Amino acid sequence: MPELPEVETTRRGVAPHVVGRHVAELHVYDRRLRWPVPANLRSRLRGRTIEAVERRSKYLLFRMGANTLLMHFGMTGSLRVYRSPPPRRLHDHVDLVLDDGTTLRYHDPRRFGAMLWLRGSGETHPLLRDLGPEPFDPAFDARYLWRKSRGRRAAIKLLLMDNRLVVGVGNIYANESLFRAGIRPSVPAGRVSLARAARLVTEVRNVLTEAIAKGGSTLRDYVDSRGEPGYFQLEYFVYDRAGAPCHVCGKPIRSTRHGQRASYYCPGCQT
DNA sequence: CTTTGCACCTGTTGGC
DNA sequence: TGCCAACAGGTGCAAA
Repeated sequence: MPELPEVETTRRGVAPHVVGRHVAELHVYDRRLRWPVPANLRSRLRGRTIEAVERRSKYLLFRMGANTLLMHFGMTGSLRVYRSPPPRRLHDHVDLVLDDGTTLRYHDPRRFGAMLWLRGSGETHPLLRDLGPEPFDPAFDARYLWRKSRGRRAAIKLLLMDNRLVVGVGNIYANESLFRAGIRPSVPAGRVSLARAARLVTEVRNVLTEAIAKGGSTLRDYVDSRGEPGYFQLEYFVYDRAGAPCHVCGKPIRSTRHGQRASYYCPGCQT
């Protein structure tokens, strides 16, 4: 479920093992990801130094000289660090081997992820160009959210998940943020008041901060760079809790759908 | 422009 | 037990 907290947890786990190291080898066992892994990626990467590992939205960005290796984990991807890698398992698609033998292994059963080589910082690449602010960027504040939502009839939850407005908030954390803010996911965005927009911004940040502290959420596939699951799923108020009693008021959590995605809310706590 | 629905692909679950 | 449909965390794209 790599949303922002899972990608950030992976980034923090990977960075200390790779920053300052050179790429010794790249093995691509299956290039059929969301877009094919570029055929020349091996020759591009070999010998380069990884200067930094950054995150933008749900993308992991390995800075190498003037250029950037972009990774995305789709819905089921993960990236593990091995001092010496065990035998490959099903759906292990790429190994990036460093000069000290450390191996980054990319695993993605559903292959919705991506691995691309970007010119420069990649800012102008179509995948990154139109992204909205990071949730922790001061630019993402109540007035911004309020202004952007004026005149929009779509459900507030859909706006929250629109990465042109704000990045990193996927289905799980959208549901949880809206619960904490006391806002039903179905509320038309244009009818969210400035005060409630402020509450929502605060709760998006709170949820993401807490999730990062718990190592993200593991529903099925996600593991961090050491192979450890996250634990934030134990803290959910509404996600995947249809019919179960609200932890705050006891009413049964309801489920519905917005844009083909499952939504959950408490009829007592959210208006 | 906004909004909607589908597509990518594999794996798991629940109903019959 | 076996089969099949529905669904799963993301997001780009076409179409309305």
